[in-house]
Amino acid sequence: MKSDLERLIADTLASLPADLIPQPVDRSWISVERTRDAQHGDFASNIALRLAKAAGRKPRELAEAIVAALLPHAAVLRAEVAGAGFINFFIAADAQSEALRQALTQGATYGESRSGAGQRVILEFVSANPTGPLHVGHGRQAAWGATLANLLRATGHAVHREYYINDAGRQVDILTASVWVRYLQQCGEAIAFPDNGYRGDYVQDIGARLKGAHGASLQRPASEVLAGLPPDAPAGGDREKYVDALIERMRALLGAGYDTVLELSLADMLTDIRADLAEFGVEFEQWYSERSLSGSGAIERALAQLEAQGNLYRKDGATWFRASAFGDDEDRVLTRANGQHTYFAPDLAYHYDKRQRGFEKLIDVWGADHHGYIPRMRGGITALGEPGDSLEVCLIQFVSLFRGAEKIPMGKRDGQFVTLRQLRGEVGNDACRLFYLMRSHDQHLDFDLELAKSRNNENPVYYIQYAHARVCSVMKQLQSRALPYDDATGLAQLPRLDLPAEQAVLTAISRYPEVVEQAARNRTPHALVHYLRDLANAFHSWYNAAPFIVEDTALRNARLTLALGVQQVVRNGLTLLGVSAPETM
RNA sequence: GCGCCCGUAGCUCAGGUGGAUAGAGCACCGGCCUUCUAAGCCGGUGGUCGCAGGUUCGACUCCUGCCGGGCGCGCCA
Repeated sequence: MKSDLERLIADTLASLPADLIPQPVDRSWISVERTRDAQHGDFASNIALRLAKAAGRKPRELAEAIVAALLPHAAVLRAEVAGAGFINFFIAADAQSEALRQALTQGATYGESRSGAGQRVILEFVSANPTGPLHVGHGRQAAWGATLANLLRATGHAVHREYYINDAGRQVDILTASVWVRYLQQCGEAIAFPDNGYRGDYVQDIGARLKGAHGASLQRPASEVLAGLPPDAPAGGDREKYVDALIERMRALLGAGYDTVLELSLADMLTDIRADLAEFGVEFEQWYSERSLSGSGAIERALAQLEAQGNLYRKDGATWFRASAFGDDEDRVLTRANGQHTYFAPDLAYHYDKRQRGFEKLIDVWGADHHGYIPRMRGGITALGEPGDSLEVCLIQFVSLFRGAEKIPMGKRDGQFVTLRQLRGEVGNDACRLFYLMRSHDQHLDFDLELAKSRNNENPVYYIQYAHARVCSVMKQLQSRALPYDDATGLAQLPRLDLPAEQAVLTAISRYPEVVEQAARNRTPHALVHYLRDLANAFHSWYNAAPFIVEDTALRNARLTLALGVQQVVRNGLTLLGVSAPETM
């Protein structure tokens, strides 16, 4: 409807004399938006205000001329000038109910569009290190990324969801050493846990599984393990140096056994993460291993290309990328003096690989603390000959947990963080996903566990679900009274829906495709949550204002048709959010 | 010090590429169940949109400078 009206205005403007309107009018100047107030009609355009200066006339005068010359359109009941020079459009009732017709005939696909058709998007999200269970911050990224993927699909994009597994590098070695120390402790060895190790209980669990699978075959005397190691932090030493030395010692003592510990630890963590996300309704087309990049030579190829272009240089024994020549604040190390790659090297090769796989748009969902990493990655992609704007990074702000007014401390150092699994277990998947998605991604999120758990009217989750359940309940009631519902009659009788509350519901239903479109385009899943609340509100108001199951067969069918339309749209919207639409509550 | 994000009602937050009297939930006050689920509805109280300038016919929205909060500035990831 919006684009119909914009076209109508464009055609009308073109028909006006050039001495009134400077021709041609830039199409992007013409925009139609929903009105806030029903008194202002259904849609409004500010075109007269925008053209006033160029035309050298008063906005209202221009608006009058445009309205007078307005070409006829079946959906437009009337247009009038208001305020400073707005043109308000009143839509014919028949056109208003067209959206409801579509909602019912299209069913689960109502709201979908083709605006992103042909665009191949790879959406990388979560990609948490497999060195510990997912925490509540990852949960927000998971819910947000999954919903953005749904929105992009709904608007025609070809979306590939991917999780990048950081299964190479030092963090994995530290996990391996942590597991081994726990295992040795469980074997009875007197060995202190490294200060820089992963302290969570899950490490104990993996150590126990290691013991179960390999018995004492990986056990070494504490004296051999510790002999000659530098002091750890508690003894006045350096925790980084100590853990690195411990890893080296472990390699020396275990040989191939090192990889046994590493593989088991990694597999355990990934199994846990995959299951956690799957239970949360978050799926990926592909889990992409960082290690596979070195195996395939992709990192070396990317480095060679940068080298050939003169964008690499050596300094202090390390290999640097001239990031400062591509918009970053300073140059960045790709290969350390010890010969090992930094995190950046494989990650850049990975993003280059995404382009090589044919994706036009690379959307990354990152925690807000990684914002400083963006210029580096974009610079690297640009240097490799790919368009810098093919990379789009969505930063997700942090989550704070509250129990009522009390903030829950999240100490990362001692592994005392709340896991996503704990959160889901306490508040449930539905509340969890909706609460995660209620706020804008660039807004810090205060997540109140008490509120999310509450089964009363304070909890916004139920408000939306209740609208769906209410319609189901009405249909059941109809059945129990042995009354038929006839959709053909209902659709034919839609003009009977003339109550203000009914018009409000019709309008809300017709807005849905626009909301999906906009939420996808602006990367604002939270807009869909707010819309669904509005739709539920319009429905609940109507429900209280008029009975649906009435004697008048024509009116009854018309009302039930509208109610079923609400049910369909609520279900479609909740599905995009990954929230269930229960039939009873 | 530099960079990114945020600052809107008592609390938590919405406010299309600038547009009409700044909205919602919760909290608070007052109404509505012999009728389809009251997890609901209706009405009311509540605002210098952090502060100060600037651009504009018009600024919560754009620009500059401050103030306050969060995050980041590794040969960590």
